[in-house]
Amino acid sequence: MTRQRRAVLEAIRRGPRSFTATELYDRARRREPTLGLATVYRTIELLRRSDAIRPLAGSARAEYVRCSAGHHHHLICLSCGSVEETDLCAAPPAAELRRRHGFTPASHELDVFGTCADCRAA
Amino acid sequence: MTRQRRAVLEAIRRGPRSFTATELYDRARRREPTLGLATVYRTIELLRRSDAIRPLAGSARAEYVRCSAGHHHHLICLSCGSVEETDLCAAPPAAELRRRHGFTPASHELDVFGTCADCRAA
DNA sequence: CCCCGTATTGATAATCACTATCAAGTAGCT
DNA sequence: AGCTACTTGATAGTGATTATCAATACGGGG
Repeated sequence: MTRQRRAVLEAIRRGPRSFTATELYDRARRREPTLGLATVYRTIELLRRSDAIRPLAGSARAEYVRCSAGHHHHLICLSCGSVEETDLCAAPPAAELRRRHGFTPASHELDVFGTCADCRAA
Repeated sequence: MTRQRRAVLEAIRRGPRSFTATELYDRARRREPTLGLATVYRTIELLRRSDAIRPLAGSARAEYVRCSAGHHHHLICLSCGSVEETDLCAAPPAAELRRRHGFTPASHELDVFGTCADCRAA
């Protein structure tokens, strides 16, 4: 655990739930001005492997989402881009996938797009 | 509808369900040798907007999937990378999302990862 | 069938995001 | 403090995508 990694982790923890590598670099550099971009990418890779962050599907640019532990899905606001977690989960039952497609599911990813509470209020 | 676009559409129709921009370029150029790479990207963008293709989540981001009309989801084989469509659909009910998160769903995307019939047989 | 305004094209350069490289620095154990 | 292995930062390199712009093709009206 180095100074640099701490700075990146801190930037993720304090910032918005979703972010790009470059945003992270800019933010973490405020506390750790000598931080290199390569280190940010290396740290992102480490976190991705440990499921602490997840690449955000559907977005055009390479974006990541800070994730809490455990199975969950994402609610993505089409209006403001915010990402919220939900533990509500739905997936086709394994038996049905097997029967209809001969497919054996191992995991799934579900993203729901819509309007968040804040944007609806506004 | 130009010669070039026809060539790209044909390349998508005849090829495997999932493809990258460069693969498409190579394939379409066999019928239309003067085709430019920029045109391929432009055509991809048009098709994406009309929901004829969809960027493939989970992959390293440069891949697209040919999609048939209508609501469906994707079964992605972790072993061979093939993509199959299914009309089996599951998503958290709108009422529950509203109640628990104040979130109004508009659409969703579900990808199931696992092992396809062929790979299981082998 | 030809003309013409408009949309499309291809080549090239420019811009990104990301990865590889490598010498120098640091963490963490002893 | 000393040692070793891992980490870092700067830079260059790679590959994908986008911007630019003059030349070209499309297709409706005459």
